[in-house]
Amino acid sequence: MVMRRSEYFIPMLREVPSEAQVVSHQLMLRGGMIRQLTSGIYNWLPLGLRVLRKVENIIREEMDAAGAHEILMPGVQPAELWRETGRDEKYGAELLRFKDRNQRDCVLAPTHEEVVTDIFRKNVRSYKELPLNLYQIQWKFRDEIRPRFGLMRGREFSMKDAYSFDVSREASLAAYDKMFKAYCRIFDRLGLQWRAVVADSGAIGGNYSHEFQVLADTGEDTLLFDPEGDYAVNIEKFDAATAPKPREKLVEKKGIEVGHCFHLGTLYSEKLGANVVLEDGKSVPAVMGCYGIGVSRVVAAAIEQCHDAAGMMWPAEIAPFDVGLMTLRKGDAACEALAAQLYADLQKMGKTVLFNDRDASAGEKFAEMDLLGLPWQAIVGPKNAKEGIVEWKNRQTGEKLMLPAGKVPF
RNA sequence: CGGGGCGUAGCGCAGCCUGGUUAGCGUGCUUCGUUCGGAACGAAGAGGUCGGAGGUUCAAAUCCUCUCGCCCCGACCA
Repeated sequence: MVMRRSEYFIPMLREVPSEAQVVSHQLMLRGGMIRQLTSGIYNWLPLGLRVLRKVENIIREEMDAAGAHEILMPGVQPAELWRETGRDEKYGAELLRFKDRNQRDCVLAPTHEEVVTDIFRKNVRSYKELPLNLYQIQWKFRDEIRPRFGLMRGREFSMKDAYSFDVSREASLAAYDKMFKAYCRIFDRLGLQWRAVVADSGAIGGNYSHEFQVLADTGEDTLLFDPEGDYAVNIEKFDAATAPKPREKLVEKKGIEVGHCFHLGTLYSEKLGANVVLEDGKSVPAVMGCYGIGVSRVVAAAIEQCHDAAGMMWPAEIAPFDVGLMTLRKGDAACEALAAQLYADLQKMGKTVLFNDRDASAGEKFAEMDLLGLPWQAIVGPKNAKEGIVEWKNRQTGEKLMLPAGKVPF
């Protein structure tokens, strides 16, 4: 996949729009990745969408590998279903309600426990069909009191939500562990620094609620963790819980919550009558767990963690393109020829390339590429081009390599 | 919802207090020329219902009323 900058839709901005406060928001706006439509609601432009899709795909692969099955549930749901669980009232104004043409009460889904449990109760009868884990990647709508910080707290956001169904508490906790491990793989693959923190160890017993936090100085949550062990906790929960470690021995860092694993028990299955028949003929409510990842938030969190004064610095796995190719002198025969060759070579190698072929000054192209933050820049200058040399710059380290055409540093 | 701020060209802003020709500046955009390794230079252009409605006035971006939208702080939250 190779894309010419001149033919692509990347409406970049030189200046920071006044509406953007946080760095991820500013850079995504400046890099032409997103545009705000209205408060807390965004358009995803091609470059931003590429990152979103990459994050989705990593999640999808690991969820599939963990035995979960992808489904897709509707955003528009009957309010009736929400009355069954009592969340119609509980959710309050954050739940967007409206009526269809027949005056039926509808809601725009802020989450999908009700619907997935409805699928279960209508389609699963026997313990033989369990364990079952259904997940989707879908846009949620929560009418936040105050949306802010760009993608970090929007009203409409993409979420991967998985729901496990099991015959017993033991089986459900095993499912939880499986998801927990899948989450660890997901966040490792995303190329981000992260911690799983204990979110609540109360009523359920054991640690069966974890938040997954991407570490970033700009994060809103404060985490405490043991530098020598696995223990990590959100400072909000620290005082409430009996801590296994004294405060002084724990390190404090800021984080952005991007995932949450939660053991639900039979809360929803009982209310909605989602039962399975066991071997002995008795019927019991399914034991559930739910597992969310804020997909669109991950994109913003990655920028909050990985950026410098010049712009974004994408981890390789989720970068919108692998390479930013640029010629420093448009019209120079040697440059054009070498760039064309590179362009073809990289394509053959299966690398994705954004070719900045605009007729702009060298400085402007450097600045643009630094802002977009692709992992590698392939720089074709007039002098080096004559000798068939390409300069490779690593965006994260700043390291520069001079390599003959045909060789790539990664 | 309470408190604060802001809506003037794609983006960033001045002008408003103290009403008065064709509403400016920077940047971006278009065209031409010169440049060509860190957001080049010169020249010529295009681009505006001054958020909207009503009012005051000979005259409103500017004053008054209402209204819509966006941002920030707080409560709340993935």
